[in-house]
Amino acid sequence: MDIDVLEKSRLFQGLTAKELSLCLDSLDAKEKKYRKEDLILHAGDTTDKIGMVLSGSVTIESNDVWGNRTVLSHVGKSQYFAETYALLGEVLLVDVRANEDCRILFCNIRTLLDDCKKSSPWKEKLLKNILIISSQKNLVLSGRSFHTSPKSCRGRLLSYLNAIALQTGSKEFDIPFNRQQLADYLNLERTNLSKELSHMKDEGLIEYRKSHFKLIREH
Amino acid sequence: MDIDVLEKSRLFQGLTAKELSLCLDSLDAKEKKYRKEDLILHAGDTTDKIGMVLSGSVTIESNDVWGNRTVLSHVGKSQYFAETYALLGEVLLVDVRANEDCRILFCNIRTLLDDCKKSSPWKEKLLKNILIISSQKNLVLSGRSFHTSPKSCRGRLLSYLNAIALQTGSKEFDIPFNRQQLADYLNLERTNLSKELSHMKDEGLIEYRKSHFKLIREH
DNA sequence: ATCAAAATGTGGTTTAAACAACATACATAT
DNA sequence: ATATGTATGTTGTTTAAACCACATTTTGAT
Repeated sequence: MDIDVLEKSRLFQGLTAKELSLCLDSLDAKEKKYRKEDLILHAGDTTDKIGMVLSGSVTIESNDVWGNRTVLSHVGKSQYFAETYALLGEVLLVDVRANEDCRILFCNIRTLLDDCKKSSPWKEKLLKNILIISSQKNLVLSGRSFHTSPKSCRGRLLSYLNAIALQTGSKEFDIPFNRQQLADYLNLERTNLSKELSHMKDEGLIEYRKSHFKLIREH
Repeated sequence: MDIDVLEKSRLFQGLTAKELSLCLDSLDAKEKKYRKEDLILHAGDTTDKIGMVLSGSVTIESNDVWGNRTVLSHVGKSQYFAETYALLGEVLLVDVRANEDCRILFCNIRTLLDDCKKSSPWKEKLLKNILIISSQKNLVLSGRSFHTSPKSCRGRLLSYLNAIALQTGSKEFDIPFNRQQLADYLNLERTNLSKELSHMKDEGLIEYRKSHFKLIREH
């Protein structure tokens, strides 16, 4: 197994080599190989295991009752999937499929939440690491949910730009998206986004050039 | 302080009375009182403390640079706010305001993630509890993000209904919303939702009456 | 059973987003 | 400097959601 990769991963970081070994053993860590297009996890199932992509990549898909398929996200090397489902034992709402030939490390993290007399240093470290992973995902999700709640193009832009201003602590900043990416992030169509941005510029709400923005608070 | 409430709360549950006492001490737990309309936390600040509502309620609001206010959610008795921001030390993107006179318990949970030689039983239990809280929120958020991603009314309905079918393991189920609530959840307008549901019924995709639905997979 | 109130559904109009086709600006390689 | 490709912006058309007014159904109280 790719011990060096694991030591640097967000899941296992901070563990000594010895702790890592104990931990992998205790979590019943198993590596599995998949061929491109293989179904790795199936919607409707439950799982106790977090999946970590050791090589290759997987896609998270939704396939509904009426036969519509939507690709929701890609998970690449040293990233995770199914961590929330595994912890809570909830039914998977998505399929996980091999996007290319890949190797996946499965670790049973559900047992981490069990009552257990003896505590160990690796356990506490691992709990912290998972908590950080979960919280970060939370932040990303709530941000997006927040910015896509307004129904109008302008509302979403205002929400997003305002958040970045708060995060950077400045009314002037660069955003990490180009127009297409921003449109995708806000669930908008690119040309409408451009349209709305120029209107907002015309009205003196903002100034921008490429990905550099300046918010103008009138008084 | 309301020890009996705390013992039953999701944050502290499973801790013995003695552990709880140690824990509150170690987390520097402090109760504060607020008057209706008081600003409790301010967007742009950072905090190390999770807030637990002991009595009354608070609102989570967004107030942007241009003066628009949006109420995002209510947090009632024995519910939490700011837990993710506190853990990660991230800048708050929202204001928290007293919706009525209230008492809030603040606990410094950021220190939980610090490296620390000595581990204690309460610490591990607390980490588990917070991880569960965080994961559950994650599940809620990712579900909503998922169902509001499609741009069309029908797309959102299909996504939502399909998810419930997976969760319940059946093509026939009751949903926990009335029409208005479902519309709010999916970021749609109620009458459009009704319209779309009837169309879907006409096309033989679904059957429903009130909050009872049946999905029909054609073949 | 009758009435009032709430929830749900329907039709028509308005509005704004999606879409399409194209123009302009910008970056890069030759 | 020119050509090529990519990112961004503009204009016009189509489409569907929001909105409004009201009809129908359901619920619950008397």
